[in-house]
Amino acid sequence: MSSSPPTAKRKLQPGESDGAAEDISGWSGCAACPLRERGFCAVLLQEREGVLDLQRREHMVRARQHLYRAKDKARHIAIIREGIAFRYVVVPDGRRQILSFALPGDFLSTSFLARDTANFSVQALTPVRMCVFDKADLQRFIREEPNAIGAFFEMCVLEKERYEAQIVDLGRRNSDERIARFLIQFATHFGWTGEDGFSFAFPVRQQHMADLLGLTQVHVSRVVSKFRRAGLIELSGGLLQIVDANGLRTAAGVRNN
Amino acid sequence: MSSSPPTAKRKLQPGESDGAAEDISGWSGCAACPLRERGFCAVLLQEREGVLDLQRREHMVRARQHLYRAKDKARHIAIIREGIAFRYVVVPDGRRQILSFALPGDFLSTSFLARDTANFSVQALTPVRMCVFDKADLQRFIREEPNAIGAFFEMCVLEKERYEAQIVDLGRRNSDERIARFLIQFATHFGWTGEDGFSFAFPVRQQHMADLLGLTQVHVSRVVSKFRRAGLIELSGGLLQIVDANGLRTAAGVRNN
DNA sequence: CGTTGGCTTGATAATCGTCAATTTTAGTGG
DNA sequence: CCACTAAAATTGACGATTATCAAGCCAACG
Repeated sequence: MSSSPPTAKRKLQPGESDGAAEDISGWSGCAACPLRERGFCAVLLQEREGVLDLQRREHMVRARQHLYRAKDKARHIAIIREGIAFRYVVVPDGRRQILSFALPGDFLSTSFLARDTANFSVQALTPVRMCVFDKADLQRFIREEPNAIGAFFEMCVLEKERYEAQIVDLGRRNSDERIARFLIQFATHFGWTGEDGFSFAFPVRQQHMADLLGLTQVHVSRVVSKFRRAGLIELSGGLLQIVDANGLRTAAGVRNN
Repeated sequence: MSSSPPTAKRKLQPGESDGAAEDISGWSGCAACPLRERGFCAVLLQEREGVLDLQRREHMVRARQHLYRAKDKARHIAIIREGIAFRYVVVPDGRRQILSFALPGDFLSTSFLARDTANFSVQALTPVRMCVFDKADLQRFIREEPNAIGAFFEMCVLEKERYEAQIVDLGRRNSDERIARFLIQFATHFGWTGEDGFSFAFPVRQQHMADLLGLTQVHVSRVVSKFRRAGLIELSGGLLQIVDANGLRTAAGVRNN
């Protein structure tokens, strides 16, 4: 009856089970924060028209450390200031699925506002600097500032829409399309506006792409190599360059022209 | 460069492009509604401690009719009272992906509270009776009743969690597991508590399962037949019976005992 | 300079899709 | 109630996509 799994089983990588983040440094303030104007922080600042009086701290975690472990009780709510993290779940037999990436300005999930725990874990992909609020504190803030909840609701809906897109990718697009679309999305998030030659830091490993897109690392390697040989992208040394934007869009299944 | 699609292309079925729902009948009230005590309606009733004074109507739509079409401006917000609908997306080359089912008590997406439009369409799978609120009306209600928004936020988070589970299924589970898990979920939603022999109305076609689970109808047929031959389920005449619960759970990749 | 993590590549195989024919089931009108 | 028709499901043969296994390469780094 049971057939073998369709996707790669992953062994735990060394260093992967690092403890939770605990490197707490001082608070450097919002004034210098590049996120001041964006996302949730913008809402906060807007609400109070000036300085925020929420309790907060700044954490710094190394790459591969966990920001949160599935089923743990979350006492804090964090927002990413610098770096990249990812939310993932591991199925019983060891296969890993990445749900989404958390990029600067992203919440470590709006879910924690309504839930004490989550089914996914969160791990730093690069070193991550984050801003941590006490959960009870933030909930009080929300009660006092009726407009804030709207902002959270908005964020929640946005996460949901991202998931919807990902479900369509996983269910109905082949590996070429998934990978090309991921690269495009990622580049777009980092300021790409569609032109040829755009180049940016790309710390994502093939294993991450595989686990996000429901593929194996080996297959991702083949497709990336194919894209490279076809002159669509250049990818080495942690730098990704979009060489042929139209070509990449075509590979992604987007109709150009 | 481009390879052929991984999944079935679907031709539009006859009758599938029916117009939007317009069969408006009178309002039969909340008193007799089986959903009175559950989900959003419970929240509404709790808020006002008695009768709701929101404008509303009752719509009845036939199977295969659309409750909403992607990109349309949504003026209403609906809650399903009876029947089953599904949210889906069609990718440019005709492949369809079902995002989720909407069952009695479910909202026709919390997204519409924050958005005018959605990227998915919603279609009735069976005849659907739904309760329709005017969007502006409901938004006013939310502003006046500060606790209501919390309930919506909660629902939004719940939808998100369902999507997370589905992403894991699509990315990291094989067809047997996906189908078995879907059957289990569905049965559970309709009152199954895990015992052998549970039987219930199952109006879902193989094409729906295929489009939900990222498979083809043909492959779903094979797996369902296999389950049947293995004595796990009985499925015919729109009735599904769970014959061997443990066997089905095993097929789903859940460790028994 | 050996070790480690990440990537590449080849050979082979499993899963799942495609195509097409056929049967079964459900629905409709006489 | 039967005949007819459309929809849905089944089945077989075949093929494509993607996984698995395994070996080797490369660059970073202590």
